[in-house]
Amino acid sequence: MTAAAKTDLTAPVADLFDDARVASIYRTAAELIHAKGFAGTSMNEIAEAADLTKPGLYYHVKNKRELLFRITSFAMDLLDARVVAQAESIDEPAVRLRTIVHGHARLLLHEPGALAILIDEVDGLDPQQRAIITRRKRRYYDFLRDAIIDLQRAGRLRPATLDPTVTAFNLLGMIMWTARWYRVDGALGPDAVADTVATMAMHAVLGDDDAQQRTTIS
Amino acid sequence: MTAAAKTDLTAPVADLFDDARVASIYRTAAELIHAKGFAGTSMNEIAEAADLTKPGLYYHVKNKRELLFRITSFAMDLLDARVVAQAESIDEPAVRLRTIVHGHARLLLHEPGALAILIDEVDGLDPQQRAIITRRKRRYYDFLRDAIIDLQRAGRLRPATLDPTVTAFNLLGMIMWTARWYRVDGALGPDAVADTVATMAMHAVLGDDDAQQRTTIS
DNA sequence: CAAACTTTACCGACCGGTAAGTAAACGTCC
DNA sequence: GGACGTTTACTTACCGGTCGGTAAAGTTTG
Repeated sequence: MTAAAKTDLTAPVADLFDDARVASIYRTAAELIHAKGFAGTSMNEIAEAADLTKPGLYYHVKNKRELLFRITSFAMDLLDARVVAQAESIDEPAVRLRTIVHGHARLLLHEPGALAILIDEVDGLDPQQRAIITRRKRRYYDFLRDAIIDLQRAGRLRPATLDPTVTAFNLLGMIMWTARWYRVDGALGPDAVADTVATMAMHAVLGDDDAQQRTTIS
Repeated sequence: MTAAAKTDLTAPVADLFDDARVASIYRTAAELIHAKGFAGTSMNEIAEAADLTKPGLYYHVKNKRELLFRITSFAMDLLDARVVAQAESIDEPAVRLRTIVHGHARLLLHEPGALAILIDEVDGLDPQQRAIITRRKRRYYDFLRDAIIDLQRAGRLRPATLDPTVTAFNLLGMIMWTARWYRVDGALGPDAVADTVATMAMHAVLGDDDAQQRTTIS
């Protein structure tokens, strides 16, 4: 892949916003909300963490709902730009699946607050906002599930009777869960953990000859 | 308690409390908290869902923290009584691991609110309560990880280089995540989903000959 | 001058929690 | 069996505090 920037998780995300200050506020808010939950985080706390007073914060954001919506949308943008974009052109379904799982886990482990939030916190959005996010999440989920269905059609899904829907959720579970337990000061780095997740995912879904050979090309 | 009652997930949990009314309050509260988060659920809402006024609720529970602590402790009791008790006497590590994963998933899928809460919501407890819960969670986690370590010692852990700690977390992720996506009105029943989780877990961790043969005895 | 704040003061709603009173059931003593 | 306390399971009314959010006026920076 020539586009080295695509997989560069350390690239400043602030660039995606027109305004860097607003971006840093979002980031701060995202980390707080990730740590304490949306309902458990007050606008006052967010303001203080961003070195602002509450009215100062309200100069930048319209209200709490809007703040959550923007953060969540931003997280979905990241997922599309860094995971889907990288994987969608891959024809080989096993390689595609591994790229998705690995990329998603890697993104999650490198981006503490921001992405992890879209895990939960769909409540707290108003109905229209929630509908938008739900639609985007479903699109991503279908993208993941399609890779599994392609494997099944090719007769390579190892317990061939696995339900693709449940399988997709289970893989997502491994990925998402990392956001809860992983600590940066732990024994393993984020990339090592992402590798483990991807390896286990492929073994869970393919016969293990297949799992080792076909997917380590990348 | 007879041996049969141990695995009967449909047994009334209320019996475990001396008082049935309090048990139903806990259950109602657990479902609400599971759906909306601890911070996002007010004592007023809990009271109304239990057909009480707020002071009526406070007649039964000391305060919000205590309520969460009791629910969480109860969930840990269930896990110990129904999953650990069933698996700890099994010597064969693969069978033991499958029993743990399958039993935990099954319990989670049959008990909507109550058990799912201990996933999160360790904040909202005071330090001493949190220490107690954290200790119990760690004991359970070690129990799961030990099964993986035993497999590794026997040379049967399939990608032999898997880190047992990360592996344990990843299996837990699949299990816990079911509480987020599973709906009772879906296509598959709870036992079918639990089977899928257990099957994928075993394939993720064992060579697939091993995964199919050794663990279907049960 | 305008943008990006600040400080101060405030709003109504709801939060967790409590004080005080009450209606019904229960035990018990005569 | 009727009167009398006691206990159980609540209720209405209310507390101080914090929530999300705003108004208004002043201050700093490019």
